[in-house]
Amino acid sequence: MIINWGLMINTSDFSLRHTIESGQPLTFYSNYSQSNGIESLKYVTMKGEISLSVKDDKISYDYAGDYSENSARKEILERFSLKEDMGQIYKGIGTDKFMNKAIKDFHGMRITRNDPWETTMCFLISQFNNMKRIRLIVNNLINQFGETKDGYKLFPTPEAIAQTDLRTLRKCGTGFRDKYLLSVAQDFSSGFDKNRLYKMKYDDAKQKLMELDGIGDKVADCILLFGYNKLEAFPIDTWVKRGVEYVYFNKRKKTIKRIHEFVESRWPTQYLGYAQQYLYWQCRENNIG
DNA sequence: ACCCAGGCGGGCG
DNA sequence: CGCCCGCATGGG
Repeated sequence: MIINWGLMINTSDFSLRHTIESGQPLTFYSNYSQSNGIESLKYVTMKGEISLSVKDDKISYDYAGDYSENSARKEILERFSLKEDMGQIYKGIGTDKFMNKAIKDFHGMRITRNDPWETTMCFLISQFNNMKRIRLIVNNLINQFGETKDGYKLFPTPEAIAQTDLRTLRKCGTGFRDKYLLSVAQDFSSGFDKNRLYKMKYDDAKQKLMELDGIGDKVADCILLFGYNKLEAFPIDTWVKRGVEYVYFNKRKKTIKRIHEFVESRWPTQYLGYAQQYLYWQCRENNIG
């Protein structure tokens, strides 16, 4: 990877590793590596390709495709939510010993901002699945349906997925999710206006998403959090559910609805997504719940 | 071989 | 509403 050390962004409270590993869209389709204290990442967007390396509180970056120095810089600042004040967020979600340990263990983990369509595909695939296989399937789809540009593959468009058939999707390893991918791709390529949801309130946008086939409570919250940056979304998967029951309800079983009510009363609405991400990753990494 | 994985839709009481 | 079931498939 060629890194232009002339282009530099100063940052703080940012861990590329924790951000990339913690089950966000970039977990599934980016290239992360590290060697002697320098972390590197390469990822493809709809405009081109971004490379960055992080050492201490400095990010160096390079770009290809339709980027300039400035637009690439903006992309990175935006993608990794680098303008968020983590101190403020930690103050809001660090309400107890469990959360404070998660904040300490994964300090600098950010919520990334991703394209809604790409986020939707990733989390449709995520259901009843594991990280490694989600990554496998997403990359199969990119290789099968992604347009080639300047030597790298773009994420498939809604049209590219909508025009294929269940059998071809199934060959990418999608399993029973093939019908969801096809149906939602057809929606996104005609009728469903993905940009409208940016302006909608959280509840309304969630309801809109859940009208689509294969999108339920959890997947909708993931799309809203990682795709629309609606930080009031709190996705509840098996880890989060068991984790909350274990930590806050003395291991007693609760319904998803009850857990939503609980977390909404415990953490600031505008930081629920961050609370979830730290709780989720702490439970996953330490096998809690 | 067996078990599990960032859930969802459908059917039932 | 809550509960239960089946579901494709690669990796441990």
